Amino acid sequence: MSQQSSTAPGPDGHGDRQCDRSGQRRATVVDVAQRAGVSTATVSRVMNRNYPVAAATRERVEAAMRELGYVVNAHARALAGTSARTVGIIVSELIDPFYAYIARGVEREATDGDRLCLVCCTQGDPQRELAFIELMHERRADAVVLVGGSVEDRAYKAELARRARELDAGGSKLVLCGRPSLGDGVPTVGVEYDNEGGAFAITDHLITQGHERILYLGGPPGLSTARDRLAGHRRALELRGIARDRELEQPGAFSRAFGYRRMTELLREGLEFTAVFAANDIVAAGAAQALEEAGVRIPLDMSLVGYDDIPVAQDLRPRLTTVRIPLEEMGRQAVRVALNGGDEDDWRAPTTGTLRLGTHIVVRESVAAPRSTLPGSARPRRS
Amino acid sequence: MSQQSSTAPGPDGHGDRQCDRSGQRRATVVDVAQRAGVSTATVSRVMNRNYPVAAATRERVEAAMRELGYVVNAHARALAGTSARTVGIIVSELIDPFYAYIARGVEREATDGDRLCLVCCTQGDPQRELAFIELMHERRADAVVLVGGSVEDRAYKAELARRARELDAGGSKLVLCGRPSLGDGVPTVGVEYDNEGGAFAITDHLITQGHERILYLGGPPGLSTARDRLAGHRRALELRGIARDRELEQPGAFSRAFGYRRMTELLREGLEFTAVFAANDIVAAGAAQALEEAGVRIPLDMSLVGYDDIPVAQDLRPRLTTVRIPLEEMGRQAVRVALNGGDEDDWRAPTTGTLRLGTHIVVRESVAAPRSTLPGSARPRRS
DNA sequence: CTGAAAGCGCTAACAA
DNA sequence: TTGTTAGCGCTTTCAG
Repeated sequence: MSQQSSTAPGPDGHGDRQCDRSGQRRATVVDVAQRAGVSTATVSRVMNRNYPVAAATRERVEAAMRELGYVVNAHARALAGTSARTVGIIVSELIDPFYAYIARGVEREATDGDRLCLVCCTQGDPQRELAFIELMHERRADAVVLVGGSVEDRAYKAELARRARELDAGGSKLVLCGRPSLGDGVPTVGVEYDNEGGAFAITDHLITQGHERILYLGGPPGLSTARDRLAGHRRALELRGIARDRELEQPGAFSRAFGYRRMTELLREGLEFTAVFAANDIVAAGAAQALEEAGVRIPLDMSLVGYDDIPVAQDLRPRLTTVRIPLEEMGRQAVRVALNGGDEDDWRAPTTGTLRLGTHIVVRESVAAPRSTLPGSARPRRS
Repeated sequence: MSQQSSTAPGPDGHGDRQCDRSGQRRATVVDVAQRAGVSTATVSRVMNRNYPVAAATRERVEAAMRELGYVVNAHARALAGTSARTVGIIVSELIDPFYAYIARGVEREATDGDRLCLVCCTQGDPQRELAFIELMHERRADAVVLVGGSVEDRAYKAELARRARELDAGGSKLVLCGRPSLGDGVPTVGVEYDNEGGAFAITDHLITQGHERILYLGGPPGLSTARDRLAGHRRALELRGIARDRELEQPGAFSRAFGYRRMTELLREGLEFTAVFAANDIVAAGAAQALEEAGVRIPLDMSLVGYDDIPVAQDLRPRLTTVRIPLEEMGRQAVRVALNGGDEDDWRAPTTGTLRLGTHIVVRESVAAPRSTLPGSARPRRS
C-alpha cells in the first residue's frame, strides 16, 4: 500500500486535474483549446482540416498541441461518429506464406486508405474465428476479412451468417477471401481465385506430358480449398478419359509433415504412379524430401507439382512447377471490395458480390515426361 | 447522381431514430436496458461479470442482448476508462519469417491476455515507423512493439524517444524487440537476443572445423542487427588469432538476391575462402544458389552457415547450420514485459528494463572441414 | 471564421 | 442487488 490509501481523486475534489502518478494527465482537446485561447470546435477543425480556419488561429492551435504533446483519442473520435478506420483480418496462421501474402495485401490496402489493421490467428479453430469476428465487430472495424478455406459445417456456417448480418446491419462488411459464399441471403462480399481451374490446368499439364497415373496428395477433405482442387484434378482426368483410381487420391493435412510421411509410406508400399500433384507447395516440399531420401529423382523418375506458388517453390531443387495465385492482390481486393461495396450513389448495390481472380500455372523444372510407361518404373530403389 | 440530391439525414429531422438504410439502428445498452426492464448499469454489470447480479435479471438481460443482436462498442468502453485491450506491433515485412515468427508470438500472447493485435508494416521506412507509433498511440494501445534492427540515425532516435515518452506518459509502453535501447533516460522496455554471442559461436564453430578464411556476407552496415553480428564474428576471429581481412567482410542487403549476386561476383573474382558466414538464412539461401550454379559443392568444397534458423534453413540441401533465435518467445516476452512493467505494487519499478534471451547454434549439414588448407581450393571450376 | 452545446455508448461512483 | 448520474474526449450542428 502506498502512503495515501484513498483511491479517490484526492481531498481537493475534482477541481485539480494536474495531479497524477505520471505527473501529467494526458492532454485533451479542452487543454489544447484553453492553451490556444479557442474553443474545442476550432481545435477539432484544425485537426481534421475539413473546415476553414484562419491561418493565425491554426498556428496557435498547432503550437499548443505540440507543446502539450497532444495525441487525439481515436476512441473518442470513433464514438463521436466517424469510422474507426480499422480493418480486421483473420487468418489461421501468420507464418504460413499463403496467409502472410494475403495479409500483406490487406495491410497495404488498409494503410493506403488510412486505416489500421487488426490481425488475429485462429490456428485453424472455427470457434476462435467466430469469436474474433465478434471482437472486431466490437471494435467497429470497417471490414472483416476472413481468409482461406473453411470447414463445411452447417451449424458453423449458420453462426457465420449471423455474424455477417450483424456486421452488415452496423454498416461493416464480412469479406470471404478464398472461401465459398454463405448463400444468397447472407450479406457478405467475396474475393476468390479460380481454385478448381488451376487444379484442372496443372493436372492437364501433367497429362499432356504423358502422365496417366497421377497421385493426388494432401488437402484436408473437409476444407473447401482442398475440395475444389481435387475437383479440378478429377475433371481434367475425366476430360482426358483417364479412369479415376481411388488409390491415387490421398488427401490429408496441408502440411510438410504429411507430404513427407504419406509419400514415404506410398513409396514403400510400391504404389505405382509417375507424377504427384501435391495439394499445395508445402505438401510438395515434404513429398520432395521423401522422394529424395528414397533415391527417386525429380523429374527424371517422378514428376512433381504443387499449388500456391509460395517462395518454397523456388527454393526446392529442382524448382517446383506449380499454380500461381494472386495472393497479395486478393488481400488488396478484399478490402477494396468491402469498402466500395457500400457506395453512397448506388443505394441498392448488391450486398453480395464476389470478385473472382484468375490463376495460372508456372512451369519450372519439376515435370518431365514419364520415364517409361511400364508400370513400376517409379519404384524407389530398395536399399 | 441519385434522385435525391440532398445528403442531409432527411426531411423528418432527427426525432425518429428507427429509420436507417439498414432499417435498424445498432442496439445500445439503453435499448437492452429498456427491453430487459433494468438500468444500463445492470446491463454493464452482466456484461462485465464484475458485480453480483441476480440470476433472473441476468437471464433477462442476456435474452434482450441476444434478441437485439447487441454488440458492445469497444470505443465507448475504452473511452469510459477501461483499457483498449490492444497491443500494436510494427514490423518491416510480414512475409519475412523472422518478423512473422515474432509477430506470431506477440499475437498469441496478446490473445492469451484477451487483447487484440494491431499490425503495421513499415517496409523498412523509419518515417512510417514513427507514423505508426503515433497511430497506435491514438488508439491507446497498451503496448507498442517495435521489431527488428533499426537505423542508427540520431534525429530518428530522438523522435523515437519522444514517442516513447508520450506513450509512457499515457501509461503505455514502447517495446524494443531485437533492437538496442534508446538510452537510460528513455522510458522503454526491451527484449533482445544474444545477437553478438550467436555470431561469435558460429564463427568459432567454423574455426574449430579448421576454417580460417571465412567470408562474412550480407547485412546492411547501418542496421543494428547486422552490426552486432559482424562484431561477434570479428571477436571470434580475434580470439583465435586470425587476422581480419577487409576483403572477407562483404556487408550488404539482408536479401536472397544480394547473397546470390555478391557470391557469384566473388567467386568469379577468385577471392579465396573456405567458408561463408551469411548474415542471415535468406542471404545464405542466395549464396547457396550461387555456389550450386558455380559447381561448388557444400560442404565439400565450401562450408556455409546462416543466422536466424527460419524454415528455409531446413529446406536447403544440404540443410543449413545456423544460429537459432527464440523468435516466437521474443514476441511473447515483448508483450509480457510491457504489460507487467507497470505493476501497481512497485511504484518506482525501473521503467527501462531489458530482457535478454539466449541464442545457440544448430548444427546441420552445411559445414565440414576445409578440403585443403592450400589457397585456391575453393575456387569454382572455370567453364 | 469561431463558439456553445448536444450527444456518441459505456462505466463507475454513489445512493437506495 | 439495482438505479441514477456524471463524465470519458471528440465531432458536429446551429448560432453568431
